[in-house]
Amino acid sequence: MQFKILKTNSKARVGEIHTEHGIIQTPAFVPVGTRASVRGLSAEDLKEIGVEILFGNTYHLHLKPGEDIIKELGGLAQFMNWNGPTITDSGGFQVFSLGQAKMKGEDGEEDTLVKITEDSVKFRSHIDGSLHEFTPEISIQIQKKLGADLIVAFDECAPHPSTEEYTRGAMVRTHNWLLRCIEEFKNPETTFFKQYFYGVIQGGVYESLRKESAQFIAAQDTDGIAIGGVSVGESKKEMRQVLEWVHPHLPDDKPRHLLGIGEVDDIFDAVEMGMDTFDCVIPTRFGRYGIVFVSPSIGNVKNKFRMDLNRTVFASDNQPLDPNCTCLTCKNYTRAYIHHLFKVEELLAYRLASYHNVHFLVHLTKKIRQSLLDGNFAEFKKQWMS
RNA sequence: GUGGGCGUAGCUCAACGGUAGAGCAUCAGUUUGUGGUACUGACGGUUGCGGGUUCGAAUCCCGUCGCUCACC
Repeated sequence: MQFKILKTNSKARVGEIHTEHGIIQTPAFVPVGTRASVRGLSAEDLKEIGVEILFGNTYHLHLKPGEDIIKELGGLAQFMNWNGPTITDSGGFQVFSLGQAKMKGEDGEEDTLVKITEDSVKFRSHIDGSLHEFTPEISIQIQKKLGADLIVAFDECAPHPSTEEYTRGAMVRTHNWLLRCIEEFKNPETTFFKQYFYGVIQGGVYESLRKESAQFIAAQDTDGIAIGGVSVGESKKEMRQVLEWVHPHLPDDKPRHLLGIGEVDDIFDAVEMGMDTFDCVIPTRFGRYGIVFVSPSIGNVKNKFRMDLNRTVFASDNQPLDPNCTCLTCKNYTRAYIHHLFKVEELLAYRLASYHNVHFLVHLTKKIRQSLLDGNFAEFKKQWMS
């Protein structure tokens, strides 16, 4: 893989990831489009915003529309008229996510949707309850057909909290599965697109496990490295701790993806701790809930840079969502109008708020990147985080 | 005009003799590799008004005001 580091600042890096569909300037925020759609936004919107890479999900796309259709139609990027770089998750997180969910089985007893063994994961579709099985090989085969530029190893994300014993088991499975993923990734018979492969570090909140996992993953022949098992309910302090434990073992020349992050403070810290890309559902999920991100001086650490548009105080507020923002929503619409749209549950509410939120995090990350290039990251961070 | 029904939290209603509850709304939180949200708190009523019966009335009785329906 072509990964170029243009500049470093302590642990932080500015770089470029070159893919078949284009170049990603890192650090980069990766909006999540689980089902080949960043909810509420079109590919044209995303281009206009300045998004450089999208995140899709193997589990969801496998269920609908199915990887064969997407392969026939030219792969994920072409299918959704995005035509830019994409990354797919392995389905590993859904194993975690569905593992928390309950469904009534044939015997009427409540059961989890997931059964994990050393060889595979069996699970029921959340859509129709049908049985499915993922092995590391199947996950990679599906991802090869989906055709994202970057694909991710099938891992097990242990819930939080989990005992050290269980977390170790999940980590060992993740390691064993990685070797199988690599074999399948290299299999020319199942290769259709030019892709790059990321291994996933697990180990929960345990220092020795994180170290062991980081060393194991770093030693394998992968193009990039992802850090998983974060943003699953652990504290922010623990999440940062994990990055510190893992960092010394990461090879400098591979891009690093932090899975499931983040919020504003998380993005600053993730970049500072040497992460290159990070995906998160927050801008679109919050966009649907009526929570929009705001920059200083309205936004601050205390309010988490969030503004809840559902509040009545905005009913006649004639200002844009964020006075400092240059996005389409902020240039054209008022808080009062979007507040109203949320109150009457108009679809446009979700769209306008999601547009702003994606723009906000993408451009925050771009500004962080520029501050690293300009050598004033510390001052920029202080402007936001003080 | 005659007869009936109804007036309980901002709204829609519950409790029908033992000193009032819910949903929605409001306010404050939560949501990090997406099951189009949900969840957790808080605030909020001298039960239209006046009188009576009763140990005790939102509840029964009388009057009054307001709304509503039917009939003439």
